[in-house]
Amino acid sequence: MPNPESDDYKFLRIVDATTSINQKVNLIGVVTEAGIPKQSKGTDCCCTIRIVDESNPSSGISVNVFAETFDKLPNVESTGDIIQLSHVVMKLHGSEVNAVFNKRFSAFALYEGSDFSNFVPYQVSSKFHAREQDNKFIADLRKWTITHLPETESNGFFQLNSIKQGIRSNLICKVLHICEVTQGEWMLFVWNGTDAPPLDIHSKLEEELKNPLCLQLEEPPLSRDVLCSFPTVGTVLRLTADRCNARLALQLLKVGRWVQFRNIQFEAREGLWCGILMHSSKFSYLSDDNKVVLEFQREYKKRFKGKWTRMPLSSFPWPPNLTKTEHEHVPLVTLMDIITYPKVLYKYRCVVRVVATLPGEATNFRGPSGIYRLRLTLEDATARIHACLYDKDAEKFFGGYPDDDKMIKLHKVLLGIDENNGKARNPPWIDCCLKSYYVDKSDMWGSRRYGIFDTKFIGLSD
DNA sequence: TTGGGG
Repeated sequence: MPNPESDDYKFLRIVDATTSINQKVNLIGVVTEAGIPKQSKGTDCCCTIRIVDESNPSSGISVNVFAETFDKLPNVESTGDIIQLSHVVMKLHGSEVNAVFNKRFSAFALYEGSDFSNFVPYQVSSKFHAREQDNKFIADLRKWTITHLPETESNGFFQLNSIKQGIRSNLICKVLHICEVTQGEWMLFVWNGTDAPPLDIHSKLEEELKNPLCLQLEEPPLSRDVLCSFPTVGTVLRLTADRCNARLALQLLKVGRWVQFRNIQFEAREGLWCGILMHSSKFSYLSDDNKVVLEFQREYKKRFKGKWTRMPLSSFPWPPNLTKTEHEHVPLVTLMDIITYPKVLYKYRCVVRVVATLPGEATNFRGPSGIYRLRLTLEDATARIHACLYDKDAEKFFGGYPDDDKMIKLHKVLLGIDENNGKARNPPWIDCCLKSYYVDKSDMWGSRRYGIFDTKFIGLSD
């Protein structure tokens, strides 16, 4: 029986714990963030979580937890939840003090942060023993949390529009999907309703046949079923952990939850945005009624208010007048709308960029018989697709059969090729009509293709 | 033991 008078009963305030180096202490605190669970260099799994209390409400201390398996690590449901830690050892690391959870003698229990009537922990470690007296501390901490838990940092740039290459930043997003891309390496698909900005394209057009610009970063591509579960507006950002090590337990993240990531590196891969989880990246789950989460959802809903609101945010207010379609009354859709449209055969209008052509040389757009046959790689903020531009549709697009000089010029404008800017191109947004169709009646979805039609290029002044 | 960081 624990004796209420003994030291074993006491919880130390975090400030007091930081002066108890190398001592075993009991702590109770509010979880503000967690590191991604990892395999340790030894035989264990580990994760670091940060906790605060009334005595240290801003920085708090980090707790390093070790366990034999991932599911024995504390799996914090939401930022603001309460963790009770027994027999953790305070360790000095540089000038910082951490608490170390040792699986041989430490114990933890996790409680919901906001349900004031619930004193049953939702996760406990094997050595945890519940005590009647703990409830008072949990209740007090909950009361304190209402007024003192730091707000979600809304001043950081969480909008995808402001991400920059090579810069680390924070991101608030919803986890849509997680999949294993190569053995032990997981990819996260996240979204917050905003568009990532368009990137320069560096692929070599003359190598488009042998080494085509990819349509997505994951291999194999996601199934149609998974794609159909994604929102069709706003960028679905791919996040990987390949920079730190492939053993990160990314698959433990909860699909469907809003998360705040800290210290994510953003990079361009194949002209597509990729978020990279670093060793020092942290995350915390946000509740669905979190202020910032609700703000993202409000902003997202606004994107559907008008007829043209599915246009990429970065082409605002209107794409440059390079093309003209014969269906200007038709509302715009995104490429994800097209990919996930429930019918194989349909017609659409969208605003896209031409990021590659096959053939890569404008002088080869027509086959030996003189008929146009091109494949364009199109992208918007939501996806990339291949679209054909054949025969009569191409004749309409190019305004007949321009000579080589004119076609080369046209190609450069269409792909945003700037001779002065080395190999990179920055394709402009164009307005175009697309149709979806099939080439094999026995496998209509499997052989679904896209083609440009009823669109005319008018971007050359002469 | 491990980790905490780049």
